[in-house]
Amino acid sequence: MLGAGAADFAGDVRMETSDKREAILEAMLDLIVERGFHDAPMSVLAKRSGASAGVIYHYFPSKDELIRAVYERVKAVKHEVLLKGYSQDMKPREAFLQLAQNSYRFYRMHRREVRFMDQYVNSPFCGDGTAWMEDPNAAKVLWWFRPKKKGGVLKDLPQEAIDALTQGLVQSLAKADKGFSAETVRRVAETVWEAIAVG
Amino acid sequence: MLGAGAADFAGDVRMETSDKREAILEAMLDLIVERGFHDAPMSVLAKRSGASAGVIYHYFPSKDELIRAVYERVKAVKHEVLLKGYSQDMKPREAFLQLAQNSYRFYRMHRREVRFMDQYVNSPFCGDGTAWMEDPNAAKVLWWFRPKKKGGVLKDLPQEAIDALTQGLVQSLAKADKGFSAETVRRVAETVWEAIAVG
DNA sequence: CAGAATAGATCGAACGTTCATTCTAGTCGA
DNA sequence: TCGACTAGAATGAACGTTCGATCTATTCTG
Repeated sequence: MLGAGAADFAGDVRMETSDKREAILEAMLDLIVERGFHDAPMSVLAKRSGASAGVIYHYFPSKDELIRAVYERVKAVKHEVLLKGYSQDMKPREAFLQLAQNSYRFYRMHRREVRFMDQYVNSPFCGDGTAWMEDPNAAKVLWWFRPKKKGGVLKDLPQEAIDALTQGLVQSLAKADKGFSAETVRRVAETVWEAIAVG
Repeated sequence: MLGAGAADFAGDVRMETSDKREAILEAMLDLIVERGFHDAPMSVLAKRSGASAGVIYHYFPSKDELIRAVYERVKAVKHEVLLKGYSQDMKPREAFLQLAQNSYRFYRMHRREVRFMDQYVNSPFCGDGTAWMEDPNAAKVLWWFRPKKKGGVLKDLPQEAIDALTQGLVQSLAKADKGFSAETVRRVAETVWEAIAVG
């Protein structure tokens, strides 16, 4: 009958992400990266995405919501790259190095996404919640990177200082103009680890 | 006649920064920090600064130029704070610690300026030149913070890695939600120095 | 299977608003 | 009276959004 009869196509029909929707998100990401948050008009978006001005509002209730959707997409990519090759039973040192290298890879290979994020985070769109920690997976990863007296393996600096050292470091390293070899990245990460880990 | 006749006021006339001009710049900074680059209309700016819509264009040729002027102002403040108490004949370690603490102070005490900078740097206003190094003073300060084999005092990591470690670190430390005591900041800076300096 | 019906996707012109900028007329102190 | 200033109206461009029409594909009916 109906449900069973359409079995072949059922999967395709429920296709959450129509090609158009996808194209719109993609084009908006490009547009914002290229021309900035202001100066990313719907008219241009329409032209670039190959969608008409009207149909965009079929997929997204407003420009703001569209931008938020782009953000969610980018965030998903970021988290995926960051946690690649990580498992909960790694030793803290290895986890740290893995994370550092993943971070570096993300910043290097997803420049569009990074640039978008930088713009988004410093905008009134988000009320300053920088998307760290809000993800339960990320929280687990960071569990060990805390001062020893709180059960972690690091020197007894304030937790926030530890966070700044670990996160901010790789981040700014990756943002440098020049690219580094995987080996250099690893050496830098080791240097940092030596600086913050106990014994 | 004109120029000479106004002798009494000559100083004031040449006053680069009339009160009005100052008020406009100040209000624009506030406005952008509060409501973002987009959504900072001239009408609101006029109201806030106490200047009429028209006279703004007496001081600045366009909105873009006005924003650029705000940027120059902010940059000046930043450099002033950063170099406070620094002199060329300090030992590298002391210079580093001084710089770190100054950085921290700037990020903590000039939140508006920091927030504006973050927004400006990630916008098409500036073509990505992040305002470091372009200042000759800053260049001198950073002279010693280079790998040993290049005449500096730091470990033999790539120059760019060193830069990322030094600049990015204090920066992200200062951006943390919590405030730290001067002593903690110093301890963190020392930790970092231990990590990157030779011997 | 033919054909009517339905629902969703798509279009592009048009609307109403807001914005940066200009302009006019007037105020006030020197 | 002059020059710096004000309030605010006028302008034209650009913007986000809406709307009715059309087009497409699936489902229902017989």
